[in-house]
Amino acid sequence: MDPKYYPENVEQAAQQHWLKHDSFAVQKDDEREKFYCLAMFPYPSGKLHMGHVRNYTIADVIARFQRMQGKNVLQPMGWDAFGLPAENAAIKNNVPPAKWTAENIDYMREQLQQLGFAYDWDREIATCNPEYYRWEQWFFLRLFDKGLAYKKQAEVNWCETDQTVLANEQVVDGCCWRCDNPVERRNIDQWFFKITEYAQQLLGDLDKLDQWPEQVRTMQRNWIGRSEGVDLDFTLADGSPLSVYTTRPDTLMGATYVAVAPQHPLAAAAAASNPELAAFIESQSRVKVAEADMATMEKLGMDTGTTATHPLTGEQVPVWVANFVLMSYGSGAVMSVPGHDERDHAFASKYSLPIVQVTNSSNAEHVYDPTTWADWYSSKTDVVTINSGEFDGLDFDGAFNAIADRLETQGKGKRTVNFRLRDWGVSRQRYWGAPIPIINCGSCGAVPVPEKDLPVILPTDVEFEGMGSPIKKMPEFYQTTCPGCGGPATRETDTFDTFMESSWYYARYACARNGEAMLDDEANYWAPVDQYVGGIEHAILHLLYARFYHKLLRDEGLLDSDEPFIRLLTQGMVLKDGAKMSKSKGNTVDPQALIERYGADTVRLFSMFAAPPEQSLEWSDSGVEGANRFLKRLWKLAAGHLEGVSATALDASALNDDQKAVRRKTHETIAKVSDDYSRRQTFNTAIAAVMELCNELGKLDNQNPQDQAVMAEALRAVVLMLCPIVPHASHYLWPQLGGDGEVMNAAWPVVDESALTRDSIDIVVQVNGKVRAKMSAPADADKKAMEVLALDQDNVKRFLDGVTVRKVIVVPGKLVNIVAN
RNA sequence: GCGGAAGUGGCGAAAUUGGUAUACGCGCUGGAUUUAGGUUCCAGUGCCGCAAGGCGUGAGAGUUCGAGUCUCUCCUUCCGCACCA
Repeated sequence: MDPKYYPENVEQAAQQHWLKHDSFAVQKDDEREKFYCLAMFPYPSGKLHMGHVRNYTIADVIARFQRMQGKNVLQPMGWDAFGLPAENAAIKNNVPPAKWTAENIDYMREQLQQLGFAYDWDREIATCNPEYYRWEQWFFLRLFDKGLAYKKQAEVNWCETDQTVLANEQVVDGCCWRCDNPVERRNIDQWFFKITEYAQQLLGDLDKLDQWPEQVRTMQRNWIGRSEGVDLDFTLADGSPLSVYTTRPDTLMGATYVAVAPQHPLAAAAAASNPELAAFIESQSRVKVAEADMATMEKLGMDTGTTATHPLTGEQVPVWVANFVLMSYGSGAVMSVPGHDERDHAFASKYSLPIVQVTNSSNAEHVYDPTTWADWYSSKTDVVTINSGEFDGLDFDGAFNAIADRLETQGKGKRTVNFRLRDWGVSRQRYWGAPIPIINCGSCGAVPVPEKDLPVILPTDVEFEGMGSPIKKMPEFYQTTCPGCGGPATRETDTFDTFMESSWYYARYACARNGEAMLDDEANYWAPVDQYVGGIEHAILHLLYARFYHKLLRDEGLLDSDEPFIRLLTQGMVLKDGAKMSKSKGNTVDPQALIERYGADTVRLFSMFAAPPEQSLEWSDSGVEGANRFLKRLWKLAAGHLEGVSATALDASALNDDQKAVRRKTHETIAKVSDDYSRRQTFNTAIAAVMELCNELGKLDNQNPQDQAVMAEALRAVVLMLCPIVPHASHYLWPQLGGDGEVMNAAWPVVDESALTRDSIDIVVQVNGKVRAKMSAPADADKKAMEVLALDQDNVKRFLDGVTVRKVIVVPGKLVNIVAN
């Protein structure tokens, strides 16, 4: 073979071979274990960025590794093709979103092929294709029938100037990103999915996901936010109830006022006769709909002038409007206990509202001072109620139950489990998405499009100007007749949230060409996904919606599993100069240029070597150079070995010490690399271990037949171990080194335990925890023998001079620590 | 603000179960090869110190024979927050 490495030749030959043999197409096979490996599909934004390369390399490495474990591996690819950037590009470049998207897909598909990913392209899907979204529309109608999809008013960011709804990312400092005019909140009719009905399942089933990163499960738990509390009623002057939810009924006796959201009906009622309050509420409508913005703005409030009756004391407490109360959580009103809630305390201090202490610490050092906040004020443990009349002297649970019981007895409250999770709003007032299959009729209301009329196809031949969705101005699209009464009616012109498409695509890949049904038996064969790989930024929304959708599909009888993704790997971001690579920062690296210069294998190798997959990856041009250098060295090593090779079988009993050492290193490396690939998924350390082995091999004499036999075994193991990462180079080297068949179908190397044995091991000797000597001890030395050997080391003796040995700690196989003073 | 994570040489990182801190790679220094540049190969490379030795994993405390790893407090950076995908 040529000792020089020409990646372009090697890679083209391998890719053509795979293409010709349709190497990655898979079918249902009951003889073998299935393995479904999936990376989050890309938004076709134009061309691949390094984040894509990293994502898809990680997944491809896992897929190819599993293939070498003998499994029937499915790895599909497709396009999350609907979304806002296509509309922006349409305005900017005057090109219809459909055309722009299709061109991007074609270019990016070509790039993925150049990277040598083992995809079954026969299953490719693009979500903007009616053959895909028709099933989403169909499923929406099933949910509509079940009452799981419903319509209600919800707030959006509205730009009056552009007469359009803005996404949160399109609102910059409270203003429209295009025209810079202030944005206001507006209530409009929107479709929702009752994800809250599945809140408990979504929470409970997290316990089954033991192969998900713990932090993702924690984030989802917190997002769902289950809490146990009490719904209780204050009473308004007209006798009507003002309902609040609290998780701290134990502090009810300390509630000195009630705060309602600016959007609360009570606030609007009070504002009718109070222009100042009306102005305050109006000013609060300028904050964008994002929770982060609401939480970080200055906490402001205003008295409504009305009061409410406390359910237990009967006292009148003022009702305030507060901008930090969320209309979307609970009832949009909260009881305020400034004595024991930090935010209420700050608010009460600011507006001179009364602060009453109702629990006291058992810690004598804790002194309550209403003028300053201390963390123990909100403690649920080691506190006892005071100033609470008949409820005095109780701990948290005691007070919770006594007060909850009293409220329930009097019909003024009820124990309630509440979730922070809100229903999923699926309507978008945008063009480039799947049309919502509903017809609005003046007399029948919202009527589903009959199944026979699906799909409702999104017109793609449109003029795009940016002022709202083009289909909202297309009578030929929206004018229709009501399927119920036959009268004139209009189609829904809103489209679905793009999370809709990405919530079930993993299942559709399994039966991508089925024109008769959304999912079928093949979907049930492949689902759930065994390994899912994607960015940590999807830890909550996408993954929660997909879990929800999976349960909806299950309950519709389309799938028989509870969860969509068995094992999850959340990959870190690709950074350059410490910041996320992005066009706006101008610090992007184009993978295309790297592929052309170094070849796909070098790019893949660097992506996997530079950092463990879950961590962020710092880009380094010289690091890419280093990865390329390693492949060149490997090439030279293999070529050098082949020059002197003579066909000799390895005779393990005939090896000299050097040969034994190399062979031990080979098998130690196989053991480590196998563990790194499967259990740890730390491909960087797997590569480091292979590099270390190659460094050793470079030092081995290649003179006698047993040298060559040891070397041949090691090089074949190296190529097998690197195959998932650098499949093209491995594809070429494997037959050169005498391997049978194609390396990607070869069996993963097996550790020969007998090669791992050693006669002696290196032991560290410490005196008082500091290393003072290193010694060689027989592998089977017992604790006493190790202690005797350690105490006999010259440098150890030196440090023990004049002191007394108090204790000797022996860790077999590792170290001896002598404690002396 | 709330929720989640991370912080180790000049740089990317390793140390998997509390047991030799810095494997592997980059960079740098010196040398060899080369007409030269590049490539390739060899040696060295945490800091202080002539050495013995001492110091060293964001800061500070604690537990332990022993802490990068466990506990607490603090600082910094990053991710998500429901209409970006």
